[in-house]
Amino acid sequence: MRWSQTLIPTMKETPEGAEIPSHVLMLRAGLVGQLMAGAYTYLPLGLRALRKAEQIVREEMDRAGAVELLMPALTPISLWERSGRVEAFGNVLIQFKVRRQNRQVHLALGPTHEEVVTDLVARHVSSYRQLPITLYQIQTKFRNEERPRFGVLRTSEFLMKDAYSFDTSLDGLNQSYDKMYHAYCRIFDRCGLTYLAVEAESGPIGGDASHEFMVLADNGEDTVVHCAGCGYAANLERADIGNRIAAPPAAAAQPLNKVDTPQAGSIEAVSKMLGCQPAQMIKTLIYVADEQPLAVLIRGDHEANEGKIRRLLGAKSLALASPELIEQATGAPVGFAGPVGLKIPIWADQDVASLTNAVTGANAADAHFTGVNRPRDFEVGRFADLRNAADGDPCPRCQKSLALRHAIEVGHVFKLGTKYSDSLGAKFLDEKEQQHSAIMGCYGIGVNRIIAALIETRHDENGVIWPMSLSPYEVLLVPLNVNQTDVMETAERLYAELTSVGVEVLMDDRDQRPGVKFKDADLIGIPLRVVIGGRSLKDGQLEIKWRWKEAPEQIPLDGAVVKLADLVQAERNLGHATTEA
RNA sequence: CGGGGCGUGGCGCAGUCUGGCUAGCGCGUCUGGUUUGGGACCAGAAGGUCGCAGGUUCGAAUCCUGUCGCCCCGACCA
Repeated sequence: MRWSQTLIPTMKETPEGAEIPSHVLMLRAGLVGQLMAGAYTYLPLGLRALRKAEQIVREEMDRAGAVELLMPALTPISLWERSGRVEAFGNVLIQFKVRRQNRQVHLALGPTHEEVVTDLVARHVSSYRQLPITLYQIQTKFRNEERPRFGVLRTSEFLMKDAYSFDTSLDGLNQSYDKMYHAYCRIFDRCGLTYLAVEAESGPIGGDASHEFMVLADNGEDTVVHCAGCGYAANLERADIGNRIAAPPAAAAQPLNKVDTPQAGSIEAVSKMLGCQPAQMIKTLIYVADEQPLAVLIRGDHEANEGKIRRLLGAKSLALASPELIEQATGAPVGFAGPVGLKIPIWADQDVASLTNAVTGANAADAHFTGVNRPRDFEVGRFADLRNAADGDPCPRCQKSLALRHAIEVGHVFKLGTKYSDSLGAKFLDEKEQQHSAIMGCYGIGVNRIIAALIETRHDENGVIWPMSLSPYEVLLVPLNVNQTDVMETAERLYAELTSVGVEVLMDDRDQRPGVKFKDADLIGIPLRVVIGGRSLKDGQLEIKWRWKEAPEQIPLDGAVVKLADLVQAERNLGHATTEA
């Protein structure tokens, strides 16, 4: 492609509103253009990168034995009513009504396709002989995001590869899941991403039933917990914490003392007013679990993990109590609850066990206790791991130190079980003529996020640094002066010959000064830059430069096409060899 | 949905507090010329309902009311 004949609207300055590197660079490099919040046009350069990511995903899905199909984005609302997900999705599901021949038809744009694919399988699969099968598609999904943000990282319309496996047994599901897991590893390797496969919320199947593929990035929306020692990785909601040995009592118990803390209903306000550390304080959270009140004690600098609490209780529902209920249970407004004298059951995080002379609410408005000690002042029904992991906590496997890192979720694999096959009737007859629901798994990749995550982690102050596998073009030819006959003739010949041997070439044939061309070359980040300039041409040389290297090198013009094609080929194959994370 | 910020030629901004001539600047674009290895120079030109609507005023980009849009933080997120 010739630069002059396509649309690459590079920008010298950062558009107002773009903040994170991937967003800034995608706009400045002319990869995408914004139509509205959460909706972007993929410009020619951006689309080529997106298509490459898509193709890598397709190849690895096919290699893993999955079968591609394409389902409509337009779906009948009845399908979502059958699975009960109209309520579950709520405002995220984009619904609308249209008229067709005097009838009103209620439709929804698919935010994901478990329902559609399960309905499909219900219609066409009835025997164990047709199973197992994994179906996938690469298709646009629609979700009315409450708050689209971060450029293409969170948008209302995005390209998703979604795959669904149907098996006759749990064993089969595990095999299908493993195939997808390993295909994902290959995909992200080939895309040049550095990622972690982290344990995620497991849902109905339990156990090791869900992994998220996370790319570590400072601007990621998710938080993962990672142990450098043994490689343990989990998302924050899921991460276990190693046993903490209760510290010996540090000081002799002080007397219980009630102090005035007017208006100070938060950890921050109280610690400031009393001059104590949040780690000396006990947060008392009043929950309602399946209609029953429960007090949960958490050290002041920690965060409660409702998933852990709910699982441990075996409760169906768990929510923070309303202000009225809190006042009823504690006798004080929100912000002044404490365990001393509390009548409802009390559970505590294990870190609370080692606190002495703690500070807690006094169950009275505008008052706290200092010198709170267990068991003198209160008793705990049960100690357990009830909080989110924090930086420096011990690893649950090796007891070394855990680190919290921000990450971008690029893929998710999940063992579903029979939730959808039950509600949508995807059943099969086994060899003993018994009917069962198919056992499902689902596997998603955000294709746009591959691009954004890649740029987020591979850029410098001058622009994008594409890996060969995803770069919109493989070689950028830069004739420095398009008005110089020998330069242009050489460029045209290289362009034609490289293209004919299958190298994807972009030629910057604009009548611009060299500085402009070099700046744009760095910005759009094509891996191999080939400069044709009057100087080196006189010596029969070309200048080549890798985007990720500092210095250019000279190669002879003679045989340059073969040499360049070899260099490109070698880079293309990086990542293919890696099969394990 | 709560909190904060911002809307002025294609892009980035000044001007708004304290109302006052034809609304400025840089970049980009177009024409002509000189240039050609890291965002050139000279001369000329085009391009703006100051987000939109209503109000106050002799007079509004500027003040008031409403409204739309975009960005950030939080809540939410199969």
